[in-house]
Amino acid sequence: MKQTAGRNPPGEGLRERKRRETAKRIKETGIRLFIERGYDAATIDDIAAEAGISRRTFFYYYKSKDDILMSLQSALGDILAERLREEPDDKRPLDAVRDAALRVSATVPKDEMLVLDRLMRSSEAVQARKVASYVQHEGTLFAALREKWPEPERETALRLIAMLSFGAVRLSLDAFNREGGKRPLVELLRDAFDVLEAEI
Amino acid sequence: MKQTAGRNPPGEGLRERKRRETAKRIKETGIRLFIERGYDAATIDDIAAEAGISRRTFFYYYKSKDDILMSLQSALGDILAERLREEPDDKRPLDAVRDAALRVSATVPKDEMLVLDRLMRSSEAVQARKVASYVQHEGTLFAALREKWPEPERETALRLIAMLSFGAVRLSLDAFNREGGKRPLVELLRDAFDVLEAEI
DNA sequence: TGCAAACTTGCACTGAGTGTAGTGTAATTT
DNA sequence: AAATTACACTACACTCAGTGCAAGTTTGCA
Repeated sequence: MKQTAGRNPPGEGLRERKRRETAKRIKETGIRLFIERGYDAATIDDIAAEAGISRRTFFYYYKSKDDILMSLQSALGDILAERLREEPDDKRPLDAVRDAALRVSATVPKDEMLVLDRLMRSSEAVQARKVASYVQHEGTLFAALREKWPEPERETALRLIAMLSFGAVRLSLDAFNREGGKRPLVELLRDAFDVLEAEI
Repeated sequence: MKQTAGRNPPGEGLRERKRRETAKRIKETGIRLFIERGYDAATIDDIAAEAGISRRTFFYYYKSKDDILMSLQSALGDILAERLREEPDDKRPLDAVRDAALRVSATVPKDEMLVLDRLMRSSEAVQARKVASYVQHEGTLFAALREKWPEPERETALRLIAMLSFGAVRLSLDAFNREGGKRPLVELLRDAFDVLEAEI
């Protein structure tokens, strides 16, 4: 009972812990340098050096430079889907998504969002990846909706609702960043969904 | 009358003509090689050599490798906006977009579309750019809609309609490519807009 | 202890994209 | 027609992202 249990009190191996620490350190170093010097000017050599690893090891953890930024972005769809699963089944799908989105938006750190958005705009390729990830999130959201309302005859409707509601999220995020966080995201989201209701 | 008039019967200088010819030759060579060898395997050196220009000149005409593919994609939004301008003002905006989209889709060469779609899927970065260009087209469409219905109080509604209808276009294109062009694009589009009407 | 898998690194290489400076030719000016 | 300017094109040299490979080191486990 000493071989494994004695070495990982927290839960899983020291290896796993170090791995996560290294990944996190690389990510944070990368973002810091992106902010300090700009996305293009911060080279992978710089990041690796400051994170205390070799250039080659960078690619062991992240498959590309923009992967660092995408690792932040990619969480969004999953989190929204997760919150959606917690919503009661008797709501209308669109309302469920709205409420889930509102709960997510309340926990997003404002300044971080603005900084990251500005960062992503500095590189065309990154910006493209970000927008593309929205569409992927739409797919994730659709899958979560289907899970909740699996009736086959609702499929097209759900696909549409995913598109619509993620569109509302997208428009809200864009508006939020465009006006530099002047109005809170929660408010913008509520407005967007209200317009959705009113217009359709 | 021989110095200038005698040299440009078509209208504008020989320089302009050669320029367009070269740009076209590079583009066509690029696409051919992408198809023959795959996007990644076809290097810019290859394309430049086969197009009879230097590597450096490639970048004089296109700012990146994927710019060749994007130059095809980017037309879509503009064409749709153009057709939309030809629609009568007394239609409902959504109907106007639908009819414009139907007219565009009737003129799109099927095989070319399928080939290009397959190509774009072979590179993540290109695929991301393609999806991002959809969002840009949505913006172009919105601008065209505003031009036609400039009443300020309709703005949010039009933004929504642009999102919705371009979403329908996007879903149709995806379905078309997914099923390998089995059903004609016009039909898929009509269905998508019908669903839109029925569900909202 | 010893072995296998996971982690880490250096080295060498390909390919995209940029800066620069220079050449030839079309277009303009005088 | 000659001189000037602007554009198309090129070679060369460079930076940087990303990959393949062949090591080495560390950790987990029997």
